[in-house]
Amino acid sequence: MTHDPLSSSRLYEQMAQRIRQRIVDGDIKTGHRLPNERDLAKQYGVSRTVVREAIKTLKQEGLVEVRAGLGTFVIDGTGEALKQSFNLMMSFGHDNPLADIVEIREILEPHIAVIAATRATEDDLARMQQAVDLMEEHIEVIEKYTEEDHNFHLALARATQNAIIPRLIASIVDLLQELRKRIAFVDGARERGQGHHRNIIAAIRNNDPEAARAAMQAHLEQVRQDSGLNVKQSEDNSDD
Amino acid sequence: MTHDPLSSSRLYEQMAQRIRQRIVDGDIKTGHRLPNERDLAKQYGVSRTVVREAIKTLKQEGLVEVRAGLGTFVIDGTGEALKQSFNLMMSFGHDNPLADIVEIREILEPHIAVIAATRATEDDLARMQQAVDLMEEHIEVIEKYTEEDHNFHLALARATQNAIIPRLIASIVDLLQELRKRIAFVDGARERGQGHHRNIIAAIRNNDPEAARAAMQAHLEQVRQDSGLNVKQSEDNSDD
DNA sequence: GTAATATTGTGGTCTGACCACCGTACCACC
DNA sequence: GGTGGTACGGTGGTCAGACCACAATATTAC
Repeated sequence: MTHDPLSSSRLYEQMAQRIRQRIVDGDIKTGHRLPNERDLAKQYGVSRTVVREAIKTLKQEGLVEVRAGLGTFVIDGTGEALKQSFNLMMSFGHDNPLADIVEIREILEPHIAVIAATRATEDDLARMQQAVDLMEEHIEVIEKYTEEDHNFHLALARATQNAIIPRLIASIVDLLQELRKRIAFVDGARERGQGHHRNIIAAIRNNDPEAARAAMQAHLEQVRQDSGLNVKQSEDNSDD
Repeated sequence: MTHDPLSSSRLYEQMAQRIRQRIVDGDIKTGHRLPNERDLAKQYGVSRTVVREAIKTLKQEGLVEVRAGLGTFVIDGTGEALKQSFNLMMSFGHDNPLADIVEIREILEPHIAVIAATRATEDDLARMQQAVDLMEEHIEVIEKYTEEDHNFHLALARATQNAIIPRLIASIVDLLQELRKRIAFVDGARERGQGHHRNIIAAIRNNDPEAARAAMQAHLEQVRQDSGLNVKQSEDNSDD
């Protein structure tokens, strides 16, 4: 139904499109530098203004990196751009995004654990283990602890071998940062969390998807309790 | 470890950040118009160039829509932006995002069905039913059929009463459009799909989460088969 | 009343200047 | 020889003010 009608008459969009094409087609490869803005303007017969606005677009898309004094370079930042997109989408205009985000997390993470249990590599396990070890080491240093908590969930997401999931999780966890800090102050929460983390790793190491799912669910359930959120839907709860 | 060195001295980035904040915070609401570029420049004490480049950024993020001759308006295009991000990532010759996206869908949708079964309102059910009815009516008109298929999944997502999920699903399902069209040509696929759609609605109407999950899983399984994708993980397959 | 036409306000583009930053080449000094 | 400072050239960043293109609205002509 919706067509892009013609080329929108905006020069900077056409310009962006043409450069984008050159990048996607591999005409200009990752790491290489674009001609400088003045030259580009001449080449395409437009003003530097147009070139600059086109480049802003590409920058936002994660296709180029602009470095003052050096030039504009082609990069593969599309993944990072995707993550930012997730972030924005989730933080845009709701009154209470927290509950919605938590819910999405509770959908994703148990299943992530399941998948990880069938696909995690030794490296993945090592990354998870390292995060847990560091949490243990700094269990009194809340800032460090929460940082490694983040890393743990990221490593788990990465173990799915799905490139998109880690970015999604990164955004989600990012937005839950305050929540996580709040939880970290609850008495005994960190110790309980560590127990769950270990259970999750163990289940994944044993390639036991169902155990991994259960461990993750238990973990999230505990998070809910410690954070004082209510359970919206009918779900069974287990004790911890 | 990685430090953001100071705030990037680039004015247009600071500018974008400030406006973005105002939008996300709801200071300027969806549909409303931003001050014109000349005024913004005055207000922030910068040149119009800076303002324009900042707006380009926001536009790319899906936060504003720029209409020549009219002004710049706040919109919620973050979902659309996300979709574009996916698209670019795919064009950039990444791994195989399509498979990754399908996998995410297969994580989300069954659980969405579960939640919908506990929270769907009459309106939600009506929307789903209408989509299915229209699919039935236009079962020979592939374009119309796939459009309503999309609407069905959207209505289902909406029934979760979670504001983020529909946007996420919209982005994902949109990307699968070609896939969906390919499937629509498979003999009998549409009829089989309709059967599943009805099962899903029935389960939700009965507030039966497990039946909803099962129906959705069956649906997605069929989609996989009709689309000729391989099942990455250990799953059984049935004949049709 | 309706249709053609001016007005107004907005984003789009242009020009050309100058500023700020970065790497390098060069030079002076140790 | 090496170390540090300094000047230079190239690049993106910002500025100012002008004019163009477009859309809605007000005005005018019929």
